Amino acid sequence: MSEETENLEARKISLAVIRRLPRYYRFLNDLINKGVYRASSKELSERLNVTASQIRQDLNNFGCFGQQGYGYNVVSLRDEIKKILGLDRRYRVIIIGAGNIGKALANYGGFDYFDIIAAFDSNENVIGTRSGALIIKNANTLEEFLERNEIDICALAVPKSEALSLAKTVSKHNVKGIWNFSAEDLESVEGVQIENVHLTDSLMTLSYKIKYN
Amino acid sequence: MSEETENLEARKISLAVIRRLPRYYRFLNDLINKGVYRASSKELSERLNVTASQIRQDLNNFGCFGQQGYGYNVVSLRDEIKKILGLDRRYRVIIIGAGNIGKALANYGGFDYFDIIAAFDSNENVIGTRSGALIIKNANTLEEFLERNEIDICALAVPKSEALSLAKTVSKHNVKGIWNFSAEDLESVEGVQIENVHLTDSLMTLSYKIKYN
DNA sequence: TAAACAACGTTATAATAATAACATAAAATT
DNA sequence: AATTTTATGTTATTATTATAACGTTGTTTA
Repeated sequence: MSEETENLEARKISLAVIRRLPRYYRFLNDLINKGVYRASSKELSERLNVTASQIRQDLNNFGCFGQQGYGYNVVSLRDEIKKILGLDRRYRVIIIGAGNIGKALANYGGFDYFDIIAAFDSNENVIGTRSGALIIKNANTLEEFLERNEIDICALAVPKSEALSLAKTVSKHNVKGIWNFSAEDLESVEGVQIENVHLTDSLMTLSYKIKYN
Repeated sequence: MSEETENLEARKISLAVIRRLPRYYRFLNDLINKGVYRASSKELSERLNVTASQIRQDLNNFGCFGQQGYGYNVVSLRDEIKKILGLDRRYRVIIIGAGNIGKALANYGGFDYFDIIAAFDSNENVIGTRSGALIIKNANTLEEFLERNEIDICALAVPKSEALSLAKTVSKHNVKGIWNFSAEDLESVEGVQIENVHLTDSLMTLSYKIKYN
């Protein structure tokens, strides 16, 4: 076991830290595109609206990526974060549910490290139609497909009532993560990591903010 | 000023609390649909995977909705949360950017209190096409439209490069909230509330979870 | 109607997260 | 080359958040 892995297991890094990393990652990519070579935690903090202290502490959870008196090399810091987030490999993704959200995901081409391999639906009117580069497959062929193809992530964009049952189904076939857009909250299905995306929740949060702020 | 409002202003309620409310709200609606009349914080906590203590504390930020020895009346608690979230009115929403996400939002009919009034894009190939019940309007008519129609919320689904400029534009026309799907982080544009939804961020978080958990 | 119970609202405590402080080491300047 | 400056990694402190404890009040049951 590497020293790094050991550290990660020793003290569990909080999800709040992890959720900031993609933002850092995006911002560092922006800097690279602008031709910026180096940046101090103070410079980063000003543009990102977080404290320099927090940036340094977040990063030091994973290693010493900076240099005293100099700051951070933007490219190498970006690459470190990329590795931490697991973006040093590609992921095979399928979409289950080819409604509005499912189709939007299928058409969207901007997921850099995530290859969308197939999409499934149970609606006869949708099966066989094209969405982006994909022909929507019949949902009753899903399990067979999962047996023949190693899939890392399922994007679940189905009605609430079907979500849990489908999550259990895919978890049986070695799927490692579920990106859940359904209105059902999924938590800790047998060995599968879950990331819930509740669009309506964020809209309700927005209406709260509008009301009181 | 009502007593309730006074309390809200006295001690600012944390966003973490607010973000749990939509989940409570959804769950209470489920219970109502199942014909459940009453529920204790303990019962709620078991299904929601949070502590009963947290539920009681969250709710007591806004008032005393329960009754000792009895628990909470599910319907009236749901209605209180609905009010807190600002869902006791309707919101007029427009979509800016009719790409994949914008179209998905336009087609989606499930936003109970949010009426999607119009959608805009600058792409000649998209302007004039139908998306759900809407004909996509030319983005160069946006400001004129905002002057003539009172819009509460803009769903921003445009490329990163256009996001900030558009946010500033709409903020000039009395828009109260921006539901931001673009890859640009928007924070505190002049008097407008922002809710950022970064789909790729949540996907990266998922890949982190897959790597380490 | 009285006793037993349930479950709230609230206060106290513990755990976690964010910020500030600082010693050290590299870089820049004179 | 010596001095000053910069900015890290880390430790200490503060602030925030979540959990637990508990007294009180209303409900249920006998």
